[in-house]
Amino acid sequence: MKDIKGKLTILFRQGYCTPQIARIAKKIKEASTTIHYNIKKMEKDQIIKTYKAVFDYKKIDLGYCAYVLCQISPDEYSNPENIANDLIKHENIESIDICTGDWELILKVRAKDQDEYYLFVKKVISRRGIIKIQTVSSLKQLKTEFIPL
Amino acid sequence: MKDIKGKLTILFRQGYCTPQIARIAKKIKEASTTIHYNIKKMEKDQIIKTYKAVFDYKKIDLGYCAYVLCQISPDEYSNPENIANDLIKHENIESIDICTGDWELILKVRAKDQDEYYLFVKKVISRRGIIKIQTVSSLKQLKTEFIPL
DNA sequence: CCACTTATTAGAATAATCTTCAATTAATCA
DNA sequence: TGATTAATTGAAGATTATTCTAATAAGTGG
Repeated sequence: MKDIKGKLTILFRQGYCTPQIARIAKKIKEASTTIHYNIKKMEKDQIIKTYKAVFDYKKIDLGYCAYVLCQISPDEYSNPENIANDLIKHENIESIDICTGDWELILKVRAKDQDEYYLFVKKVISRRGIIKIQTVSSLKQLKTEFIPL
Repeated sequence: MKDIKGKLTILFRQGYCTPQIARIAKKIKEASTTIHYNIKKMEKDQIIKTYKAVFDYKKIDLGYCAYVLCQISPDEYSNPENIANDLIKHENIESIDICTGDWELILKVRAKDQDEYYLFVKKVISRRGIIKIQTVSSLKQLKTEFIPL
């Protein structure tokens, strides 16, 4: 077995998709070259970042989902992005935001289960600069990435 | 002016994209028919929900982003999904989760600016069943939908 | 108002891609 | 083992994206 599906999920998580120009042209009744021109412009202007797949994450071993609210050390206030940039490449992390209020950093994290999430916290989150975290576990996901589940 | 870009953003928010089979086939060195077969299977099994675009949301009038932490009324504990299902179709809402802990409902919301967000809160969030909300505004988004920005 | 530049829209032709089909190989399980 | 299902593959056909050229519309500055 070649585990092609596993490879596909990795690729589709971030890209390897493309717009359906002909289908859109029919839908909004414009010439396909017009659609093409507009899309290429949006890509060039970096309005569109990428095209990607959205999964039923339960079915690709990412069934556990949690929001991680973090407080960062006052030492790091001058540049919270230092911490964020260390996290950004981590493939379990769906989103990273620097925020107002009690929690300066909010992560959305996906893992296979709570055990794998615990490993993630120990390995990734427990680092200099983060002084307190609160995990809010998702019991049921109804919508993600603008897609109802 | 036909505002084709506007129509495209609406379509691309949820779909109208498709996998790049030939490109993937080259990348992982398999026959394109094999890739095709596996993708169709993943779609049929609902492992893949859709293919969509990810935007630089600042550039499509959705620059404001906030997490909305909600407490729901004890009356609604028996079925928190009632509330969630009312919200699910709202296009400003990126994600909806029913969660553990102090906040039973977490929304991720996008709007043009704080003014538009305020209108959203008044119109959508202020409803029977939600007894307290706390907005955590994003000051800087570093990653969203698994895509570094 | 005019000349000039830039953005947008289109048709036709080409290049590339997806999709179907039939056949082969691999995996599963009684 | 043998029967059944699932996965992989190459060749052919159907569909689609892309390029090229040109026309039109919108915006800019004199």
